[in-house]
Amino acid sequence: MGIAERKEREKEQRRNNIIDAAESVFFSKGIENATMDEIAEEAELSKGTLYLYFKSKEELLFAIDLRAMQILLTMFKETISRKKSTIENLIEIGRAYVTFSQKYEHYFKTLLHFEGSENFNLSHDLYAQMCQQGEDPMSFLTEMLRKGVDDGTVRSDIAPGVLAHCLWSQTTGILKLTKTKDFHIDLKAHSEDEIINAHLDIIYHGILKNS
Amino acid sequence: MGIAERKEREKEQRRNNIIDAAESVFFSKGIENATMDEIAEEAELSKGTLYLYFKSKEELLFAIDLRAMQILLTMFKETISRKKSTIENLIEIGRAYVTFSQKYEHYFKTLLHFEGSENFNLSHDLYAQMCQQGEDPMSFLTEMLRKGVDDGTVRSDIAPGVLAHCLWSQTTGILKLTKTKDFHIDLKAHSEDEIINAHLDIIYHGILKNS
DNA sequence: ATATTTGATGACTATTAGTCATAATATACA
DNA sequence: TGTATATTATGACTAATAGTCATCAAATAT
Repeated sequence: MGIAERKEREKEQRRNNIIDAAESVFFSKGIENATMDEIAEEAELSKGTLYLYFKSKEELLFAIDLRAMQILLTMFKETISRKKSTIENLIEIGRAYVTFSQKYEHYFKTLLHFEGSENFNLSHDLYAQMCQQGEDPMSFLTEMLRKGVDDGTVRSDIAPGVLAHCLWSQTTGILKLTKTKDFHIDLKAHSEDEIINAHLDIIYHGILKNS
Repeated sequence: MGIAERKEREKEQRRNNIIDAAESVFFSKGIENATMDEIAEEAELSKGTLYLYFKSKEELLFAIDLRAMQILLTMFKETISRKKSTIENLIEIGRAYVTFSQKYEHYFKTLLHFEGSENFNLSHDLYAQMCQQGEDPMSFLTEMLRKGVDDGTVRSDIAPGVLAHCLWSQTTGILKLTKTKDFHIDLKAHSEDEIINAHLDIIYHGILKNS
């Protein structure tokens, strides 16, 4: 039955159009100030239709979050190289995350919106699926750390999954607070780059084998 | 003129009563779900009156944030001891932050609400004052790091202010994501304590002089 | 050609932050 | 003490917006 498939395709396309419109509005007006009415107008659809495709504003935002994670994972994959040592690759992954937060500032903000938020949990089918298949940034990082433990460059007294969680949270924390670094007076004299390099160096020494 | 002073006192007291009521509502219903009407009812005042004392819901929340910072700073001060080395004291400060996030879970959440949020900036008089006097947790941490640099236990290639910002952001990141650690499958097998200890150990090695 | 299913609409409801004209109370002053 | 002034409190009202649902339109099946 070709009609069912075509309809499926059209549905998927409409869904993506809505996400595109949402991105455009969320990213230009800011997540808080964007309204469903504006998104509907941008998508050239009525508001009711948005709710046929997404349960809520939050769900719609989460669709953007998934796009963000896809992009980040791709960047992680592209940044590593067999010519480099595992530990070098790990630092490169860290740098890729930094680059992502700068190049895709809005996607990064969307990630932040969910990380650690009360709304965030594994109940999202698509996210759970992503993680189960190991096709998410955290799993990728965990694998690289495991490799480092195996080849003896990364400390082995902390489980790779825990290490990954630490590095991820620490780096996210830095990127988040550095974006609004005005929050403390003592930092006025230091550049974002200086702070980020300091951070990467701290965790580099923190995860090394014989440190 | 004693009347003016009494009025000043009464005003201050009413202000504090409102903050108390707000705390009670924010903490029981959650920050998002708390309404100004409920807070007014809890304070036994009309909603309009709240707005005589606070410009907005955010301002009211920020008053709670200041209380949180006071408590945290006090905990920092109480935890350090002249019997311990600087580096030991630094770890104790880290642990105090962890304890704070557990013992005063709601105050911690309030801190998180502001850190890195777009609404947060130095324009808040009270906060700016706090920082200028060095009477805030970050300044305290910075001082301890400076001491560590001076006595040669802490690495000197990163400015104490930057180091403090890193440790603060990293630890906040960990505490935040660990609160919702369900967010990744690989972590199911590990306890919060294990993750936090791993983090503290990583940054310990990261800030040591000759590592 | 008609019936049925699927998809789209936008007026409507409910919720809630913030306002403002009015009222109550306290203070100053004669 | 009694009246004028200043301060403080009130709650009905507005505006904004997320989400709903009865109704309509279009595509598909028969």
